[in-house]
Amino acid sequence: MTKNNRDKVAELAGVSSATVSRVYNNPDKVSQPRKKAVLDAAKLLGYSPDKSASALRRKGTGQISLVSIKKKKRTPYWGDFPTAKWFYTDVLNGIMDVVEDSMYRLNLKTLHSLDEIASINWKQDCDGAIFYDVVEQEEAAAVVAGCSVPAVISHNTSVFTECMRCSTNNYQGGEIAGRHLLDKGYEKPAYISYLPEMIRSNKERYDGFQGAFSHIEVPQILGEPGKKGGYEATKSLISEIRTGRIDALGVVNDLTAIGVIQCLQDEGLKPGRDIGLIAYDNMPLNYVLPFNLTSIDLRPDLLYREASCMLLDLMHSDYDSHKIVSRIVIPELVEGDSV
Amino acid sequence: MTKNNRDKVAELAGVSSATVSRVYNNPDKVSQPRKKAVLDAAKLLGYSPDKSASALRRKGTGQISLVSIKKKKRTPYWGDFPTAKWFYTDVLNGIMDVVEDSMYRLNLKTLHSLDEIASINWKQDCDGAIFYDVVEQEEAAAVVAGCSVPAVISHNTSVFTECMRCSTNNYQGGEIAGRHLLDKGYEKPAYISYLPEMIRSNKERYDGFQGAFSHIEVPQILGEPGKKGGYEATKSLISEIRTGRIDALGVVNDLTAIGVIQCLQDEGLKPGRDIGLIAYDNMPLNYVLPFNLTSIDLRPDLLYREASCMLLDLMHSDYDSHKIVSRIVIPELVEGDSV
DNA sequence: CTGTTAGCGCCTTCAC
DNA sequence: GTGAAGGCGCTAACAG
Repeated sequence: MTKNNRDKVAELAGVSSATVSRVYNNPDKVSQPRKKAVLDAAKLLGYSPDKSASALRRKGTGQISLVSIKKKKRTPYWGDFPTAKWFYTDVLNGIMDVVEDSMYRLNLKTLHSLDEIASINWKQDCDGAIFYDVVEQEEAAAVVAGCSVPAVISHNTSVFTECMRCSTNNYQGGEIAGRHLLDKGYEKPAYISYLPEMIRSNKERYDGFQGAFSHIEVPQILGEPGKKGGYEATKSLISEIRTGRIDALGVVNDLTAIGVIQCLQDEGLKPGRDIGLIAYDNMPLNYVLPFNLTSIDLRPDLLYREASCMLLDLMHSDYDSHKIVSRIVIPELVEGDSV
Repeated sequence: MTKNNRDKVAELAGVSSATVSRVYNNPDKVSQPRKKAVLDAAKLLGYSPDKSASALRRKGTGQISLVSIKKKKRTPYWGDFPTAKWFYTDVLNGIMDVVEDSMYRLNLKTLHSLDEIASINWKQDCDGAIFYDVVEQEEAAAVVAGCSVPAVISHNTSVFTECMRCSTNNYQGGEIAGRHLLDKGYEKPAYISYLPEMIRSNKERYDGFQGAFSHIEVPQILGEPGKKGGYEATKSLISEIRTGRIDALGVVNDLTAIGVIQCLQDEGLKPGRDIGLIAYDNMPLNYVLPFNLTSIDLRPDLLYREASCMLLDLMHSDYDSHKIVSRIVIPELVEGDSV
């Protein structure tokens, strides 16, 4: 039997069709035995609720939007490297996992400016939204002010108190990196970063790293964003590395680490042998490098899976009475051979 | 007025609601003046048909699936490099462009084996499907046999005659690469590749490249897939490069080019200065490299935009009477400074 | 907790 | 070429 028919399920389970519906939308309001009966019948008949009909009746769109905001101001973060593309597939997988067996569907949306948030008729497009890669206060504020459907923002959003959010924890990530170096016997690290006052996550990563080395002060070398900064920062440390006054480098992200690696290479120094090296973001660079870079993975899949769950909760509850909720996903160490 | 109400539009246009509906679904069956009246009224009222209701009534799902097949057998193609991730965002953008203003919505689906194609109840999930990154005959055949909704396969599919497909043209891409070298004054190239008998696209790329150099025979150096193969192949050519008997290298893809580049670097040879170098796929490696690699971009966005259009056509027509259609998207040269 | 009932907005015969 | 009318599968009151 292939045909989706709720009434057949109801009949087989010996309940009314409304109860079948409840099992999918308000499972808490159905007694255990009936719920089981319905679920069994549904499985037997290969039934699953029709999302279009559900959306129609509910007077919603049946859609959840994943919203990306294109922003020129991001240049300082990554240079012109399209980092977002690497994450995106993981992000989608995480979201799909949970959206797939909800009554909703995923829909992808790209905004070209923050102003668009206010001018869109959200209710017409979707019943809820996840905002991708929100970093700045300004962005969070625009969402709160302009998005008229339930929304959760992700993923560098731990400090935005005024809205629902799901974040990575850059401090912990930095700490994990530092602790890993310690575990491996490194004791005199330096940290290479940029714009910590402007880019909060960079500051947090350093703070965490420093936190792991609580007994000493970790020097932070600042340069310009990206590989050029990494190269020059490393260059300035070469003599200290050679003399053993620095035995390891923490780097704020993989992209910057590329410059670090190029410099080390130019100097004939090999990560993992001559110096410990740990970076952040776990970009798929290992194939390109002559060794495997140890890095911190912020787990975009888990992050957005969590965000999706939050959103679904939010959409299910009364939206007006939204008490702000925040969830955190802890980053993970990915071991290579550079430490 | 925000509320979508077809009857209001009908009233304003002085027609029945059925006519409004026809304007969106069978525009040919409505007379010009009335059609215009409806469209004007719709614009004025901000009306657009409700996709959920439409899908419900039509007894379809209102969904178009983008299907990715996870395949372990792909290892020879890319090693363990997650190339797919790179393309995916472009692919999605291309598809979204066209799906967005259709009556359908996009839905992402991942299969873990070819067998799944036959066991899925397609009609329950979607009204049409695009199969992502189909390369092997076996895959194409599985789609034809097992997918019960209209489907188009993409993007290395030019030779699969039994189903709807939208392909890149690897031969032309190779030719473009070769011609570019010629234009720049290179005359004695070699080509670095692997498994041309197993991986059709690799063979086609070489054939095209050779085609551009019709007056000479381009030596093809074969090795193992990926950077190791690239490294070793280049190594074997070093003396010929040094003596000027080879003045340029065509490489089957960027990933392999990484090995080539590492070897050249180890030998103190600089692409663009000591030798011409052109690769394929336009992966975002430039940031990682100390120069900009000239490469061929197969334009995944255009490719899948085309595929989407084809699918929509297919879904609109009578599916049984499907005469096979095939479309081709020509790759593009992306100039760096390695040539 | 559970069943009954009234549409949600649209597409599609079927008449005209 | 056009209008009238039924019903797609579901959810949200409401009444028990």
